[in-house]
Amino acid sequence: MKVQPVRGMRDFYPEDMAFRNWLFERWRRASRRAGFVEVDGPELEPLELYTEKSGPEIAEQLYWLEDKSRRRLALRPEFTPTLARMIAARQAALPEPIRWFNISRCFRYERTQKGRLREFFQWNVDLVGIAGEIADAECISLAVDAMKEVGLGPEDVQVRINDRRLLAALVRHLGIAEDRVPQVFGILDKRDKVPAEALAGLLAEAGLEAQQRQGLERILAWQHLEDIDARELATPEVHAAVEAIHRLFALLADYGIAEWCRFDIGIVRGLAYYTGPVWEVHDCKGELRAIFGGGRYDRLLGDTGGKAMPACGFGGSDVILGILLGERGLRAEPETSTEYFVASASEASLPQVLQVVRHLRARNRSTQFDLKSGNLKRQMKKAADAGARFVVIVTEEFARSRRVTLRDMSSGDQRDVGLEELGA
RNA sequence: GUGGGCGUAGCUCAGUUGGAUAGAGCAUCGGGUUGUGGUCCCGAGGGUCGGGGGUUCGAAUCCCCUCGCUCACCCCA
Repeated sequence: MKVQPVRGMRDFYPEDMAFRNWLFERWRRASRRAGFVEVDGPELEPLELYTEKSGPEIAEQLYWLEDKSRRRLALRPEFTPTLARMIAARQAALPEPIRWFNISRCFRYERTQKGRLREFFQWNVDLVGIAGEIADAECISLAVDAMKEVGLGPEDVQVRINDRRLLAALVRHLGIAEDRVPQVFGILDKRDKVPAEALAGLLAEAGLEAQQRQGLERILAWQHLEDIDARELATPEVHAAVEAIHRLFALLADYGIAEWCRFDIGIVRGLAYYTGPVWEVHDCKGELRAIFGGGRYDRLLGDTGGKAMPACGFGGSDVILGILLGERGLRAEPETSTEYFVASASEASLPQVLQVVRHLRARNRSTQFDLKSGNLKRQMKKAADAGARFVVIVTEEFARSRRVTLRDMSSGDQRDVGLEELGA
């Protein structure tokens, strides 16, 4: 019987696993370099953890199931609610600021397509307890560091930064009704994704007054912070939001990553819990969906039953980054292979081979030998296929002399060595 | 949820207007006379042509249904 794998779930063959480990290692390295510590939680959470705050319609996109006691459980779609729960449970004892990162296996019940599977790994970074822009800058700096770590530069990827407070202020400045806001945000979000005509069409359909539409057109044309119109700046609320963005960019310059970052009024992000700066890392060609995304969510922890605490962070999945790195030929080399391959020159010397193997393994050397006991030629080929750096050839001499032949596979040089020298 | 594309060996694909035991390259395994790898040569295994039904003397090929994959839209924490 041939059993089909579950849609959107992933098999990791050795080469896939090699890439996954390579990537995770770099995420961990960058996180720790910035002083973040790793945490994790369960992959299964009560369904309500996700539906209570976001409404029941979110269940459409959740991978959920009923257990034997008819409890409704969700495979986690993201880590942040778990994080909020964990922080709330230990709040009094946690030293602030809390700097946690996590690499979680997440699930979403979605229609699969390029860069979107039902199972993925998400790197999640959160910095809790700091209200100032310095915390946002710290997170963005870490995201940039991770990009460097995997071999990408500012010509490959860019951090596009906006602020929810600016968006909110602009909406109020234009006098746009509350019920139009989702539509307006949708148009802003489409700015770089659809052609200008289509954007104009969307604007026309949005049911806005002429003045509001003109204002929005002007805003959509902003490319830099300096482009922000004096008419908008005259509003104190807008002015304050812009000042905050300036402060953030000044810090990013101090972090030495100004060339990686730019203002983008089109960054909205869907998640309702963002309250301040929001940002996404995109490939410069704009071919792929966001690689990382994050922002400030100062109300989430209080809303989740804990003490209200300022917080910001970001997340990003292995899928998009994997596609990008694959396209740029930046995929990982295979797992570091076997160091030593112990070969026997004569058929009957398995006990001697095992003696050498045990010796090397006891010295923590990655060692293998031919389990199918072929001739020496075959063993040499196996050793080469396994990527062994050295082949140890055991002859009948070994029983008497305790000496073996050590062959360096890259140079082809051979020499006789005593067993004690091996693997030292 | 809507729409497009595609299903032939583990992978990438050929397969002529429907015609005989369905092919190639790569990969895998074995061999090239019992002591040295990455090259080369020879050979083998592996496919109910996604599945079911229909048309036909005859279907990988034509028709219908179905399953799966994929891409875009929607959504996107």
